[in-house]
Amino acid sequence: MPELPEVESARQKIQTVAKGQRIRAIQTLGDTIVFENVAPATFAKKLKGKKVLRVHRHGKFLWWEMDKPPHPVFHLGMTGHFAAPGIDNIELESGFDVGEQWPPRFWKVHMEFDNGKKLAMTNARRFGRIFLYKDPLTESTISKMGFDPLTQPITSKEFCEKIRSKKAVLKGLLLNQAFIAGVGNWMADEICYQAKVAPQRKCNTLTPKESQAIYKALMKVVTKACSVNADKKRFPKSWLFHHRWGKDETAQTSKGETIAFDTVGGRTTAWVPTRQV
DNA sequence: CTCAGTGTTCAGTG
DNA sequence: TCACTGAACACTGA
Repeated sequence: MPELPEVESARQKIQTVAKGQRIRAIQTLGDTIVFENVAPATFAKKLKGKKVLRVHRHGKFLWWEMDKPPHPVFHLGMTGHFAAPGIDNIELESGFDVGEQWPPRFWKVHMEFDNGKKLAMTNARRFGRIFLYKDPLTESTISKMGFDPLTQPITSKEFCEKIRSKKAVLKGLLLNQAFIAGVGNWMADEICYQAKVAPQRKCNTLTPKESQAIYKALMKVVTKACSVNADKKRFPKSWLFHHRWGKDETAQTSKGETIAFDTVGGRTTAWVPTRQV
């Protein structure tokens, strides 16, 4: 379930397991779709014996800084996870209980470190991607991405000027990784809901007040979701998040507002017409 | 059996 | 050329 907060949570998990550790053993699955710019066997060969210095994130991308290049870059797609036995209690794709089997179902790469700890990247529906780059920051798509609201936030003023200069539909722009890195479908809906702005509004019709509300909602949703380690159960009860799944036409928010489901910006969108203008 | 889906890319349009 | 839209991608689980 990877949007910015989930990927940040994965980053911290990987660091807990692997920071400062050498890769003692590594296995890759022969998947030529998920391994985008490198053969699976080459990926394993290049990384074996290398030490993980730290793990970085920009938007939904993760890259591991090794003691020597090349460095691996991961995108989890719609269904990717990092699994670490003994560290996490995440539920992987259904049918897997933590500790039940290793490597976990749908694994693409798994490895063991010098401290004996293990880590696997899984990806059931193969929209995830694995890359290997000498210089991830300049060679990968990371270089074309917009600001990361957690690690490199821009000011409210700058955000408002930028957003109001666009003709795109609001939700479409929030999802555009070249504008903001890390916002996905549920966060975009949550931001519009909290800002009380309809997701189908054109950005160049937003008032200064509305664009400020969007900025505030963006920062709040990102920081709050990350502060609880992307654990959905700990998201505030007032969030639309808890009621948006399953396209249930009878769904209501915690305030009793009726939720509508429409396609906006090419994605299923949950919103509250009586609240969002 | 059918279809939605927490994401990205790229061809096509204006 | 630029900004933007929408279909295509892959595959599980409902």
